[in-house]
Amino acid sequence: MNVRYHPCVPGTVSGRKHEAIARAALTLFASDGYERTSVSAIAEEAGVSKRTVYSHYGDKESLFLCVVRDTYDRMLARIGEIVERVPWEHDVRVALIACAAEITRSIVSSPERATLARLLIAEAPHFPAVIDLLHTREIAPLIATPLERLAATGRLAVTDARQAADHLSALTFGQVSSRSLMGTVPLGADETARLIASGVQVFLRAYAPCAAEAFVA
Amino acid sequence: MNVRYHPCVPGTVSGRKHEAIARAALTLFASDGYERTSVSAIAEEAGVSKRTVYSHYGDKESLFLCVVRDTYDRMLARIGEIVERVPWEHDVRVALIACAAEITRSIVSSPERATLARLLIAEAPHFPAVIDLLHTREIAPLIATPLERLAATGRLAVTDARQAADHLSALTFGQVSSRSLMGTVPLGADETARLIASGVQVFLRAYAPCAAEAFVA
DNA sequence: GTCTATAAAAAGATAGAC
DNA sequence: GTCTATCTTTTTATAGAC
Repeated sequence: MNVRYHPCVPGTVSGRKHEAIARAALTLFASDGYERTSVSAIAEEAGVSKRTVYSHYGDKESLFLCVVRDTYDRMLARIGEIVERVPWEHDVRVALIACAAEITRSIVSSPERATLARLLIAEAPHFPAVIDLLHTREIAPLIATPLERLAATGRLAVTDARQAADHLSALTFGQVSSRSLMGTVPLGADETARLIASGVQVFLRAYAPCAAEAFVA
Repeated sequence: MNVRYHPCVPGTVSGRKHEAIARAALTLFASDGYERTSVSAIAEEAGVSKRTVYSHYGDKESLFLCVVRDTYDRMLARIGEIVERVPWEHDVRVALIACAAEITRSIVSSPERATLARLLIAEAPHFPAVIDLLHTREIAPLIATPLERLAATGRLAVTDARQAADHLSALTFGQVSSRSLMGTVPLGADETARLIASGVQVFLRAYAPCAAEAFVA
């Protein structure tokens, strides 16, 4: 089921087609869903024959899992980079807003990733491998790490960093996801910023060591 | 597209079949998704012929929208009842936890509603009518009403009730939805309770008029 | 490796008898 | 109103030439 029939060797003709198929598949899966996307359409979009798709990926299910896993891993890596680059030593509020806003923007800006989450949720019940993917590679721990450091230096009153990360996620991406119906209805940049700022505000009121600081408008 | 071919008259044979078809359709749509569910399967599950399904609902799309709308409206009505019955005059924390827990339980307990949200999200991009449905009949305002009353009596420091409702939703249902992958992976009752309690805790730390009160364990 | 052509199954929707 | 039987289209997947 999950055998990669042709390894992707970049530079070769075969390698280019391998990638073209993956790109086409991601685009179509994301916009139409798994069942609505036919292998013929993927082949056409990629500029190859249907037979070539099967040669490279075995069957439709393997192609889907392969594409989804790769995209998800790239997204996690991107989030990791963003978290690293946030200026945590500056103002906590500014850092949290920057972190949440950048992650949200990086997801929304890329049409592939924008609908990836929705696609994963939609198809998870039918692909146990997707459930594994989502459970073994979570986003929250990536955010828990800097929160833990902020707690260690006394800048946040956090005891359970993982739980605090869940709360921050819910208040920022959670709000944006919910309002945009998981990316179905695009939100304006200003509304996105407002939602994130209000979520961080609540988070700080709950977790700031000095209550007075949190009430600065 | 959205013509109801045979009005549902309860009691008659036709009425019973009408409902049986709707029940079967909801069950199958919820567990398999729209595309994976065939009209033949719905007819079999309902104990009628395929032709009868088309006589009653016109086509598959109309059947889907009809069933989804009815279920969603029932869910909203149920949430309205729950909000009404919460003892808001008692302890605020207890009331908020009871409200969030009851709503969550009422959704999880019913297999139909458990996957309804997931189904709506999954199919929304392909059915504009579903987007309308979700945008015109929101859940947050139902929760904003009691929060507004609590603010009026000085028991919560809420200025924007709608926004506070969004925050409370994100911190309670939002956390549960996220953790369970929108209901794909069932959560234990204890973990659900823990998530909700922690969410309400954060909400109260941010919105309780007396900060000291919020820090009671 | 990549193509054209095709097999085999299943889908949504309808015709027409009763 | 409800059924059986059928039409038409589309799907995944494969056979076989080059």
